[in-house]
Amino acid sequence: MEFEKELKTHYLKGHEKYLRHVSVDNVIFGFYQNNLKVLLLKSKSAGLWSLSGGFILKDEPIDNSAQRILKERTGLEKIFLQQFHVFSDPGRSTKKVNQQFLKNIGVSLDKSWMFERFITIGYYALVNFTKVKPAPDNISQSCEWFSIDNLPEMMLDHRDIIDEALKSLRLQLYFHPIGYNLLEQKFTMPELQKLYETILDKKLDRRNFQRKIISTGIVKKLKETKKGVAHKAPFYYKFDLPNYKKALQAGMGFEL
Amino acid sequence: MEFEKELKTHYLKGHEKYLRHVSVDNVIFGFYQNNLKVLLLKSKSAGLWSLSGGFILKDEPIDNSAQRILKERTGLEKIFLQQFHVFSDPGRSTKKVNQQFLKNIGVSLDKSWMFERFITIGYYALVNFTKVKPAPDNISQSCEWFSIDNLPEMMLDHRDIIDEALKSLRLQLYFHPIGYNLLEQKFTMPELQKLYETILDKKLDRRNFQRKIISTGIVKKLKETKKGVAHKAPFYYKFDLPNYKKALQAGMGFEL
DNA sequence: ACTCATTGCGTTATCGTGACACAATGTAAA
DNA sequence: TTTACATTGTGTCACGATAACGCAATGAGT
Repeated sequence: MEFEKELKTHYLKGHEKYLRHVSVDNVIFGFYQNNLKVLLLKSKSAGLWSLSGGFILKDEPIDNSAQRILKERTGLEKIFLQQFHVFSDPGRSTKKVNQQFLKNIGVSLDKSWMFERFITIGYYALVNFTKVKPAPDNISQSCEWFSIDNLPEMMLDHRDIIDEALKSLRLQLYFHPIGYNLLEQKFTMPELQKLYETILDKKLDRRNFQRKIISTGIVKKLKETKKGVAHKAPFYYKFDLPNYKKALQAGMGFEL
Repeated sequence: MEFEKELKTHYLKGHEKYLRHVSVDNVIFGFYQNNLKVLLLKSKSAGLWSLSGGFILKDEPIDNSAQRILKERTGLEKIFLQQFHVFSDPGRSTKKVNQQFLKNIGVSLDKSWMFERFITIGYYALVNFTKVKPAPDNISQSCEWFSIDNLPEMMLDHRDIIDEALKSLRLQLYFHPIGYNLLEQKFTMPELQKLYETILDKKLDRRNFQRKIISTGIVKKLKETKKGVAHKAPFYYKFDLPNYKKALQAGMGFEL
């Protein structure tokens, strides 16, 4: 079987291609139907879910590794990707886990760089849910979105990594604009507000929210209104990219 | 010579003890005479200065590695130490740099784990300047404090690492109290203000600063005033540890 | 006794924020 | 066609935080 051969090569020869002991894990956030989602993979052998992760090529900056892995799973490029924490607990990946995995697949090995300790560098990404084409990697049977408040059982410490990512994202929110990658080009103010409310997990006042967002100058109001909605039609907005990027750099002294 | 033998062992056998490809670098901040200082080491061979760094034992969490290294250089334990960024540029450490170093020392080697690529995890520490006993490691001839605005020429990308650490520290300042490790137990309000001004690199209004700090509840005013100063004697304060720690956890919605 | 830099304590104007009112709009039910 | 109703657009107002600044008190040096 093709897959088993590939896997065996990875276990036996991977260290010639990748850096030992170090991996990257991406927490990929999307926003759909007023829910914050995370893209997860289901392992072919164990029934558990995991983050989209991978290894670092011997001559590759880690930011590129994260981008490369993100592209493989989602097809997306040039996405905002933020390094947020290194997870290094010596018990986080064990020889036992790997050997159980191999046993389930039907491969037997004694020695491998994959049995050694790994530390992993956590990144989070903010992507447009509708533009993602989820693609499982070769050790996974499926690749799906999960709502942040309804996560399945996960491998290793991946649940902790998601929790940390969310914490960092919330902190980021106070200083930097958000939404450019998460929403469509044109969006309504209620949609933007729902995004903030979902991430922060609290209600915000409609009118005050609008006033503050507009005062930052990161959005431009369009003449067009959203069609086909019940009740009053909200105006569309789009991001003012120059101001948005300025706010990314400088921060935007904000309080929601 | 004892030192050369030790070094050779490190280059030849170090990978049996430490994780390959990964190191830790500490940016150690202190505060003295109204100056923000960084503790640096001078290499025995090259005349260049570097951060206090080291490697990760095979079974050691990286936070512990950073603490261990900090203790070796300063004698201090249980210090606030914050992981802030991973530096991974493939060109940041090169075989050439290592071989030049060995050549200057008078050791010749062809193969070593030290010639491989390293990524480094940056930590910053806030320590009490007067309590530090700077101790060079065995590849360094000296260990000294430098003012942040008067740094010497540095090895590799260590200058970038300091710059990033300072950025993170400034960000931290908006959410968390600071000073407990940096100042003496008893301190005056002007001293605390100078600390903030130095880190943020901007002037603050004396009276407004005092009001805000007191309103957070992290300090307690003492009856005692500072003696032997020209002009009016300022009161001493000390940190209210329960409130201080609470503010460390919860943040303290702050604006200076 | 006088000078003067520095500190403690206080005042005022302004702005950002939270809380809320009301009219406008467009779909769906009557 | 009319009415009901949820939702949006715009505006107001009170409150608290903040910035800017005044003034008296202190204590070493002259």
